Amino acid sequence: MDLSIGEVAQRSGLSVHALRFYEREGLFANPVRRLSNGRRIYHEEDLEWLAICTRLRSSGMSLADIRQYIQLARQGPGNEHERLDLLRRHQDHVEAQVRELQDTLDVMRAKVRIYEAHLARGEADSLWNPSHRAQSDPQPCTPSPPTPTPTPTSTLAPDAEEAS
Amino acid sequence: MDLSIGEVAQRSGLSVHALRFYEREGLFANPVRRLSNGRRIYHEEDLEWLAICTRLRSSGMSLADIRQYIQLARQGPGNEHERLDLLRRHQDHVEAQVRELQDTLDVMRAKVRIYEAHLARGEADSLWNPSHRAQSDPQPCTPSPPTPTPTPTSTLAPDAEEAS
DNA sequence: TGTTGATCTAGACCCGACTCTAGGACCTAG
DNA sequence: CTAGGTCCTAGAGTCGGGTCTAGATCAACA
Repeated sequence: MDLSIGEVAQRSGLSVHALRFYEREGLFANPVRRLSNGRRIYHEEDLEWLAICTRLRSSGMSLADIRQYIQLARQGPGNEHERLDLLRRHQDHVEAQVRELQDTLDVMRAKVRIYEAHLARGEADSLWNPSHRAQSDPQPCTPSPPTPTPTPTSTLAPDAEEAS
Repeated sequence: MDLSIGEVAQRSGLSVHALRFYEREGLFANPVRRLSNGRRIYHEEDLEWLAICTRLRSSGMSLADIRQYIQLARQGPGNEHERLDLLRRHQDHVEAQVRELQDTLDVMRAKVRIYEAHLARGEADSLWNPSHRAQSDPQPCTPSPPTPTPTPTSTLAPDAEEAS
């Protein structure tokens, strides 16, 4: 039932270095015990906590905030309000992140569609394949059109979304 | 129509330092021009590109990848496939991120619910308010129950989701 | 005519989160 | 008995992404 640091590293996906580092940083739920020879011993519960921990990390919680949470938890009952606040703050944070990512995805999908449409036509199309970089040399992107005609998008930046 | 670095900083939300840094790193769509006295001048299109740029950053694209993208774009037409690939790779990346964040949110919402239920009852409840840290001193979390009865969750870690 | 205030350059510094190194201990197998 | 593998500590190094400093230039204002 006892796990060595190597086993924990394997099963958690963290490096042994990172595990020692996390311990130094006070990120373990319960203080890591040692064998008489000084070697660390871990248990299943540590793995479970590490799993949450890495979830929190990968959702952008800083080690400092994780430490704070775990310190509250270590103090035992009585501070559940604080823990809840911490969790909720991070939850809001993650929700905001998701919303922003969704927005970004919308933008990127639009851009990808433009490129795709362009390439689909482009191979047989005079407009874009002229192997030498053509007309608008110094600004391959951007709205301000070199020719003031409503050109069919320049497929880079904050550009026209209207063409097909 | 010309913008100073200070104005751009204000309007983009980036610091003047960051703007100069971005320029050094080759992240501008078109090379930043200078006034005769050496001061940088920017234009609306730079702001628009910076807006995309910060979107890409905040969705986790590295400055290196942004540089690569903008370098392709600067080369003019002919490499749309590469740009599209870059975009699509990042898109996949962001979609994966969103999925992971959603999972994390599920976990966190569950946890928050547990805390809430706990606190709602807790104030009048014998189980949790005993101001001194009670029974399970060194492990305030985790499943392995101090008492082997199916206790009503310990509100921290990868713990029972079943209680109400 | 100073004194702000914005800008410039080069380069040092910082922070978070690891990652790695050196030097040593210990265990087990051959 | 020694070679290999895992572990230990303290502390240095790395990397990304900025941030800040010093010292200089310039423009505008009172």
